[in-house]
This record gives sequence, C-alpha cells and structure tokens, in this order.
Amino acid sequence: VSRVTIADVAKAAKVSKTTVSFAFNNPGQLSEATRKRVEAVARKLRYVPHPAARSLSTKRSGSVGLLTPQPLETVFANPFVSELIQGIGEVCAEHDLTLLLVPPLNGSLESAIARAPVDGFISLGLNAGDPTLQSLNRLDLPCILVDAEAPGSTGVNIDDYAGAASAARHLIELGHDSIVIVGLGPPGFDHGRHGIGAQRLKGYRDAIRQAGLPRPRMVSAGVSFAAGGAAFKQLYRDGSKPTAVLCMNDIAAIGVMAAARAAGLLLPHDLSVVGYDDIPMAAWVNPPLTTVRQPIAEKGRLAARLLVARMKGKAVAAPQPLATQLIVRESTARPPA
Amino acid sequence: VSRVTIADVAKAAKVSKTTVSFAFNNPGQLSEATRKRVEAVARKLRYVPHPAARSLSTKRSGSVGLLTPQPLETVFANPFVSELIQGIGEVCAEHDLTLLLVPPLNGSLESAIARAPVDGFISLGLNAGDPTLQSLNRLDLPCILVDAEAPGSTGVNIDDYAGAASAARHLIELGHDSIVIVGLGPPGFDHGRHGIGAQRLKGYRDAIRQAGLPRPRMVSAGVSFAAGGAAFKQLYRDGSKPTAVLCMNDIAAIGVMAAARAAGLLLPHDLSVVGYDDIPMAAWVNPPLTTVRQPIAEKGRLAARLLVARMKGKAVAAPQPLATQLIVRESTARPPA
DNA sequence: TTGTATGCGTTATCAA
DNA sequence: TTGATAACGCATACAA
Repeated sequence: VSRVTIADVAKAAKVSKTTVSFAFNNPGQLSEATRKRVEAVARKLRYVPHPAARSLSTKRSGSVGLLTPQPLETVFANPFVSELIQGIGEVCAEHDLTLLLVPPLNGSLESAIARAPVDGFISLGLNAGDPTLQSLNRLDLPCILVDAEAPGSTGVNIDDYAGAASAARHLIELGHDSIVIVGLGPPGFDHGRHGIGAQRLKGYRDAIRQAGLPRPRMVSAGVSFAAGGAAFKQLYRDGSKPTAVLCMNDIAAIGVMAAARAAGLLLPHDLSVVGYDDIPMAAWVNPPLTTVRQPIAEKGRLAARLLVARMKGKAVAAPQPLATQLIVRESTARPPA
Repeated sequence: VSRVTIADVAKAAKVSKTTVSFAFNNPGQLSEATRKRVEAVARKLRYVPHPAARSLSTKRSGSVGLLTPQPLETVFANPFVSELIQGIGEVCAEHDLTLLLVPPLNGSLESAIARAPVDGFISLGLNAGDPTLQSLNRLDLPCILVDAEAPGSTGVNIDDYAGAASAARHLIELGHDSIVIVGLGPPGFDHGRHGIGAQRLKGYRDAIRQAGLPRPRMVSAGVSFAAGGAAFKQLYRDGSKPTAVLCMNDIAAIGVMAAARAAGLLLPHDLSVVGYDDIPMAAWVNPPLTTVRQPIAEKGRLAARLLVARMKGKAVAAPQPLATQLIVRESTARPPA
C-alpha cells in the first residue's frame, strides 16, 4: 500500500509531473481542460503531496515551533501557557501555520531545535546567557523571544518590574510588614539568570526596601499548584509566619492558598496572597486572587505576528514592554492586628 | 549565508557524504579516528542535518500530530486539553517525539492533515460519521482516537454513560426534581453525532427517567467559561428556575457558577451545579465543584502509548473504557425547601 | 572501514 | 500551455 506520488498522477493523467504540480500550485498557468482532468485524476487516486518532499523543495514547512525549556508535562501545568497558545494560535490560523511544540529532547533543547521542521521559533523564557540561544541564532531561522531578552533577538515582554512593585506596594499600603517572596524555581534556582524572575524579584524587593522594611525572605517554589503548596508547607515548617506572600505566578499562588486553607488558615485574614499573571482562574478561586494582570493572549498574538513578519523577511522593531495592571481581589487584606 | 549541508562537511573533512552520515547515524561502523575528525569538522562548520531532507529519506518525521476539530483558541479554552497534553507529552518525551498541533486549516481539517509532517495522529473528538476520519484512514498513518469511536480505528474512551448517570443520581438523591442539562455546543449542536455528548446526555436522561422524573430541559452552551455563563443567563432569561444543572464539562460548569453568583444566587443553596472531567481547578473554585472525574492525563498517556506502538508496526487492541468516579464537593446540596 | 550511486517526492527553471 | 530535467539534502544498498 505504497504512497501515491505525483508521478503516479502524472502517468494516469498522461501529463508530466510539472503539469500535476501546476494544477495544485499554479492553476492559472494551465488550460481549463487539463487542469480539471488532472484534478479529477488526483482526486480519484487520492493523491496527497508528501509534506517532507514539499518542504525540502520549497524550503518552507508551514509550521512554527514553540520552544519550551521544560518538558510538556511541566510547562502545561501552568495555565499561562494555554492562554499564550490561544493567542499564538489565532495568528497561526490567519496564516495557515501549524504549531509544533518543541520541548527538550533527551534533556537537550538544542538537539530538539535541530530536528524541528519549522519556519521559525517562538521561544518561551529562554534567556540571554543560555547557549541554546546562540545555536538558535546560528540556525538563521527567525526567532521571537517571549518573556526574555537577548541582544540581537527581538523579545516580547511585559513590564515585570513595575507590576511586581505595584503588587508589593499594595501589601505595604495594607499594613503588611512581614512579607515573604515565593520564588520561581526549586532550591538553587537562580532568579538572576531568569529574565522575568529577576525583574519581578527586583520589583518586589525595591518596593519593600523603599518602604523602609527589611529585605524579605524568599522561599523556593516553582510554577505549579503543587510547588505553591510545597512552598507554603516549607514556610510553616520553618516556623516563619508572614502575614503576606508575594508569588511570582498565579498557579503557585493558588497552590499556596489551598495549602494555607488546608492548614486551617483563614484567608485573607491570616495570610494575604498575591499572584502574578492573572490567568483566568485567578478570578474563580477562593478567595479570588489579587494579582498582576498581564495580557497573556495578546503577548502570544504579538509574538506570532512579529514572527510571521520576520518569516516574510521584514525587519521588525523590538516592541515596547506590554503594560501590567494590579488587580485587587479578595486574597489580600489588612494583616491581623 | 546558505545552509551547511552534508556535502560541505564531507568536502571539508575530505571524506564522502556517506562517512559523514555514518558519523551521525552509524558511528560504530567508523574508525575512531575518522569519526572524531568528521565530528570535529561538523561541529566547526555548525552542520545541522536538514529535517525535511532527513525525513524525506527516512520516511519518518519524529513528531506526532494532535488533531483538534476546532481552532486552537477554542480548544485551549478548556483546561482539559492542557491536562491531556501533559499525558501525551510524557510519552512523547520517552520516545523523542515532538507534538504538532493540527487545527483546521481554512476551516478544513482534511487539508491540515495532508500538510502535517507527522508519523501518526492523535485525534480529539473526531467521530464516526466525520468524513475527515475517512481521509485520515486512507493516509495509512496510524491514528488513535480520543473521546470518540469509529469502526476500524482504535479509540481511547472513558465510561461517559456511567459517569453521567452517577452524577444525575447524586442530584436525585439530594432531592432535586427540577434539573436542567447544560449542553456541549451552541444551538443546533447535535449531541447525537458527538460521541461523548451522546453518551453523557444519555446517562443523564436515563437516570432521570428511571427516577420517574420528567425529561429534563436542555440548554445549549459550549466548552468554555463564557459559554457556561451564557447558558445560565439564557436559562434565567427564560424564567425557568431549576434547582440543579448538569453540565457536560467542568469549565462550562464553572462559568455557570460564576454567572449564577453574579446574579445573586447563593451556591449551592439556590442552585446545585455538577461538572464533568474533574480538571484540577474544579477543586479550587468557589464552591468546589462536584464533578465526574476522569483520568485525563492517563488518557493522554494511553493514547500516546497506543500510537507509538502502532507506529512501530504493532497491532494494538482497543483498550477498555477508563473508569470514571463521582467526586462530591460543595457545589451540590439539597434543593431549597 | 570508506566510497559510489541511487532513491526519496516535490518544486522550479528553462526550453519547447 | 506543457514537458524535461535539475535541484533540494540526506540515507543507504552495494561495491571497493
């Protein structure tokens, strides 16, 4: 049951391969009669052009790669990614592009990149120092960075610093002076090397310092519900009882809240919790989460649009960071007297 | 700045293309010396095999396609999909496969399928009658159906009927006799043609009928938060005031709850809400959602494993439907007296 | 152990 | 308007 090739169609229609190809890709150049005949034969034979052969010849694959620095089961634990893909997907649909998810292969993102048959990449949180980025640049494939910045690459970012600072100020204004920061990664995670981590952390710390408060403690966590829960438990096992926590993403914040409630705390009375991102469910959880909103889907759309432009050979300017906005809901309150 | 090909490496290393190819794909056949030399040259030249050329030759692409009957911005509005992808992604990682998202192209799934350079498909909710399924079968690519069944294809399913029936019985046991079903699609959506829709609907209706209650009304909705909200509003605009609603998915149920609370209802006192799927956030919303749990990630893993087996040429038996389980939380209660 | 030659299925150039 | 034919870049059977 071998595959029907263009040659089979050509033979059956008694024309050349060129003609068959034209019937599909350049119908205008063919006489009405032969075009119709070829099309009929192709349909009858159920001819489908071989994608790899096609793209070997055209040097285009019709798909863009979404580079994720972690395995899919990790990345998709954060609803942020769903939201981002919705934005990317919208633009992809407009341009008849499909989306290839490219997580590390055997732990190596570089080898995954090499094998990915794509016309361009959108890279998620891959930062300046990363060697992967260099090999990516050499590939001469257009690439847009999301939540990261590197010289020579165009990045789509939000104003992480300002958003974080406004969140911290919100807590301070409520009267909190015992604040803990819930980090973005496991113990040993270097926020400095992680663009958004560094910016958000700095925003938190600066605002707290400017309020004359001592440098806040930081507890390691991650980007998942479970990581948030673990962070809370670690915090209370240590005996530290902050009146508020600043998280670096919503899903961890939600995990913190769940663990806190499970431990018998009354939220927000006993503990104020702040997230970051404003994923949709932030508004639905209990209590509704105070968080820093960023336009996630819009970020995806923008990144995809920039990528498409670059795939068409256009030079694109680095966009301004997207604005963030503090959304005050019910997970924050004055600290207990 | 043309691409470095295998020929360039061969010339620079003063060997044949075969030798270069062996250095990568068949290192054992080469002498230590030449292998190292070739590798060194390849690295210096930054040689990266062209994916399309590679797969044209090997007839494999190293990626599997996830067929979604709706655009990505629609599909990813349901966290169910994230969860499924986590499962699929796990197995893909084990086998060095990447995942290609394949939504309809210009409204046509068939043309999208034709252009997708994949070694197999996992299809989401594509049902028996669908013509797409036939063209898929003819492509001789292995394909696993998720949440769907069709003769000649192996499908991964759950026991939708039993789960739905148990949910309905739960409401009946609580004393509800005024129940509305929130459907899976917009007005005109034919649940009968939609495998899981038909089964869940039947489960609901049968249980209600067996309790001697009148056939429940059904209101159209969809698979998103917004659709759930719209369903609730339509319901109350019509003046019907059920004491409970049975939804066909969690995200719509959560939308119903949000709209109901916004309308001033006290949940679950004024309205009991039941979902389906048990996506993670079902436990975090307010009130925590009573729902029918299905093993979503496990479903993804199973589908991916079956697909991988078929890609290796093994015949696979159709798996048993996965079990569901009613999870009673706080969104259901006795109806108001 | 390494090289030669061919196939993979298209598209695209050029000539007819 | 259509047809030969040459890329496209790699893998591999076979030969040396």
